[in-house]
Amino acid sequence: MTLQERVWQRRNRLRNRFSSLAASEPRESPAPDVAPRRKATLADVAERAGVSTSTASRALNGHGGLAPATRAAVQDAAAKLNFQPSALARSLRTQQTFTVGFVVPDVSSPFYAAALKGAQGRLEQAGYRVMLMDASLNVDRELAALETLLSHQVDGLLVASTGMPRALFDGAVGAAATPTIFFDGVVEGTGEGAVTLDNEGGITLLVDHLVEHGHERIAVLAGSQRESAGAARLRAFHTAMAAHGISPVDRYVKVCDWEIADGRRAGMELLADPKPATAVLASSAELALGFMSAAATRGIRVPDDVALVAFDDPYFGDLLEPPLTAVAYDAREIGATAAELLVEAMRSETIAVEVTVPVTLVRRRSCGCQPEASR
Amino acid sequence: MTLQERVWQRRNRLRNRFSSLAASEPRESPAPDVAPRRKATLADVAERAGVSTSTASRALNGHGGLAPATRAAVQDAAAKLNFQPSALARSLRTQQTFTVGFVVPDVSSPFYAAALKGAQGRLEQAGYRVMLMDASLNVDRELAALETLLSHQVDGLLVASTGMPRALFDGAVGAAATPTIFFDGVVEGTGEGAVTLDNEGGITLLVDHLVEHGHERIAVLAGSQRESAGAARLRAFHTAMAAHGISPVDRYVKVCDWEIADGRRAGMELLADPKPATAVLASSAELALGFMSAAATRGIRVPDDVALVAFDDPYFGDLLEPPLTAVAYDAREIGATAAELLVEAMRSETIAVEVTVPVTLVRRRSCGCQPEASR
DNA sequence: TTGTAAGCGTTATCAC
DNA sequence: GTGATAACGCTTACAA
Repeated sequence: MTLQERVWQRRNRLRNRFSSLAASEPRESPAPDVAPRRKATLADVAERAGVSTSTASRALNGHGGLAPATRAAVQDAAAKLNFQPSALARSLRTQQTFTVGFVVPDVSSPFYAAALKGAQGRLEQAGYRVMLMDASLNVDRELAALETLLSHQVDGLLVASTGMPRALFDGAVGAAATPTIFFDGVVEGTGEGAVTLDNEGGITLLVDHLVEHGHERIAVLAGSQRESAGAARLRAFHTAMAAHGISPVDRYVKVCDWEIADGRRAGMELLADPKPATAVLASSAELALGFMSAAATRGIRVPDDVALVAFDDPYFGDLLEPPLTAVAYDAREIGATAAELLVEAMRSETIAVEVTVPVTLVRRRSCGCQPEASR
Repeated sequence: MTLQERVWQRRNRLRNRFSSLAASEPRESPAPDVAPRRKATLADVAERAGVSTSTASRALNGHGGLAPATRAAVQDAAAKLNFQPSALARSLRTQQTFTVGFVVPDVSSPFYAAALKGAQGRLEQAGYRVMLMDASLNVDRELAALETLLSHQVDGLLVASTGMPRALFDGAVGAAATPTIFFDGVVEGTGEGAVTLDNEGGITLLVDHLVEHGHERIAVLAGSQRESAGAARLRAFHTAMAAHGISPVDRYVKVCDWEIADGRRAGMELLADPKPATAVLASSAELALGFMSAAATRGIRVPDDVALVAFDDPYFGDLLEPPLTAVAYDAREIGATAAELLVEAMRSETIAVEVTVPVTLVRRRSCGCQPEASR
C-alpha cells in the first residue's frame, strides 16, 4: 500500500518558545491581556498580582486564610495570563502525579479496550489521568512497561498481566510500593486487589447447557495457559465436566493462543479427528470465530453437525450465522470496578480485596437451541 | 448485578515510603546490595560511587568526556542501587517529557483502539510514552483533555477530533505550540499534519459497485456530520451519485450518530418507507450492523430485498449473515502513520503534511454478489 | 494575612 | 575530567 502525501502550505503558528521576553519586564504593550507567548508560570501570575509566589499558590489552591481581595487579584491575574500550573513541577514537589498506569496485553482487543474505557471514566472522575502501556502479550515488555510507569511515579497501577511470575512483579514494583489492582490477568499473592470475571461460573453455565443438549463428547478451545483467566477457564472446564461424571477426551482439549487464527487452526484439527467432538466450548469470542471459520471451510454446519458455545459475548453475537450462544458480561464494568478499588487504595491504606464480576448465559442458536418466538 | 467481594488476608508489603534512613548514613548492614527501601536518587548513586551528582549524571547519560574508571564506578553503583532516574525531575529540567497525548472520541471503538495500538507501537519504538484521553464524543471534554495534556507538557499530540472548531483548538494549544497530528477527525487549517482514510475513494468504490448491480434508489446511513470523516463520506456520496447522473432522494439520506442503535433506528425508518430504497450504503460497520438488525426484525432479507454495503470492514465481516461487502483498510496503519509524522514533527520543524491511507473494496454477499468458488 | 526560603531530583553552565 | 551551583516551576514550613 502506498500512501498519498501532500505537503501543506506552511502555516505560521507562532512558536517563539525560546523568546526571552518572558515576564521579566512587563512591557507596556497595547495588548497585555493576550495569551503570553511563553507559557505563564506561577511567578508571572504573582508578579502581575503584586504578591509573592507563595501567596499566589495559596490563592489558587484555596489553602490557608488570605484576604479576599488578594485572592481575587491573583485569580484575576491567572485568568488574564491563561495560567496553567505545571503538572510536572507540582508532582515533583508533592510526590503525587495523579496519574495511574494501565498495562494490558493488547489494547486493540475489544475486551481490554472496553475495560480501559470503563477505568478511564472512573479515574478521570476522581481526578486521575491514565498512562497507557501495551505489553504486546509479552512478559518482558510488561516488565519494561511497569518500569517506565514507575519512573514516571504513577500513583497507582491497573494491570492485566500477561502471566508474569510473582517474583518478577514484586522485584519491579515492590520497592516503589505503588498500589496495584489486577484485573483479568492476575499475579497471585501480590497487589492490593484484583477483579476478575466469574470464570468458573461462566464455564459451568456453558458446560451444563451443552450437557442439557445431550452432549458428552465436548471439546474445548482453551486460551493461553500463562494468563490466569485462560488457566482458570480450563480448570473450570475439567471441574464442570467431572461434576457430570464425564471425563474429557485429551484429543479434544486444545490449548492455544487467543487470536482468531489460533482458533481456526485448532478448529481444523478438531474437525479432522476421526471421531470428532459433538460440541465445542470456546474460551473466548475470537476462538469461537476461528472455529466458525474452520467449520465453514470444512463444510461442517453449526449447530447441526457440531454445537458451539463461547465464553465472551461479542456485540455482534446475534448477527453471526448462526447466532452465538455465549456467556456475557460487562467488560467496561471490570475496568470501572478495578479503577474504583485503585482509587480507594490510593486514598487510604485499604486491605486487599478480590472481587469477581458476574456473568450470564445468552442462549442463541449455535448451541442447538431454537430461536425464541420473536425479538 | 452484584459483585462478589472477598477480603484478602492483609499482605505485608513493606511500604516505608517515609522511613528516613535514606542514604544519608550508609549503614554497614549485612545486605547493602539489596534494593533500597526508599527509591534511590542520583545523589545516592553519586555518594556510593564517591563522585558528585554532576559526574554521576554525565556518566549515566554518556555525555562529555570522563575517565572510564569513574564511569564504570557510577554505572556499577547505579546498578547495585537499582537506580531509576526520575522522569519527572528530568522532564522539569529539560522541558521534554517524551510523552505524547492521544485523544480520541471513544477508545472502546475498534477503530480507535486499533489506531491507538498502531501509534503506541511506533511511539514506544521512538522512546515516547502515551498518555491517553477519551473525549467521550464530546467537544467540551475534548477541550479539557487537551488542557490536561498540555499541563503535563506532552511533547506532541495525536488527536482524532470530535469536531472541534479551529478557534477553540488554537486557543487551547496555540500558545503551547505543541506539535499536533490529526487523524481521522481533522480540525482543518491547523496542526502540523493529518492522516485520514481515503473517504472519497472508498465511498466511490461502494457507490460504483451498487450501481453496477443496477441500483439507483440508494440510501445512505451517514454518520455524525460534526466529525470530518462523517462529513467527508456524505459529501463523497453525493459526488459519486452525481457522477452517475443519479440525484439522491432526500428521504433516503439519514444522518445519525455512529452507534449500532443509531443505525438500527435509521434502518427502521428506511424500511418503513412506502417506496424504500433498493440498496443501503452504511458509513460505518456499526451502522451496517444496526441496519442488519433492523432488517432482521422487519423480516427483510439482505441482499434479496435490499442490498447493503459498508465503509469499514469489521474483522468478523465474513462470518456475518450475509457476509458484508465493505471497504477495508488497516486501522492500525492510520495510527502508526500519524505517530510517525508526529515523531518527525517533534524532532525537527517539519512542514505540515497530509497523508491519506488507501482503502480497498471487499466483495461479499450483502451487495448481491455471488460467493466466489471457494475460500 | 503574607513573604522568605528550602527543596523535590534532575541537567547544564560554569569554574577549577 | 570533575565539582560547585544554579535553574526547572511549584508547595510548604517557618517567620514576620
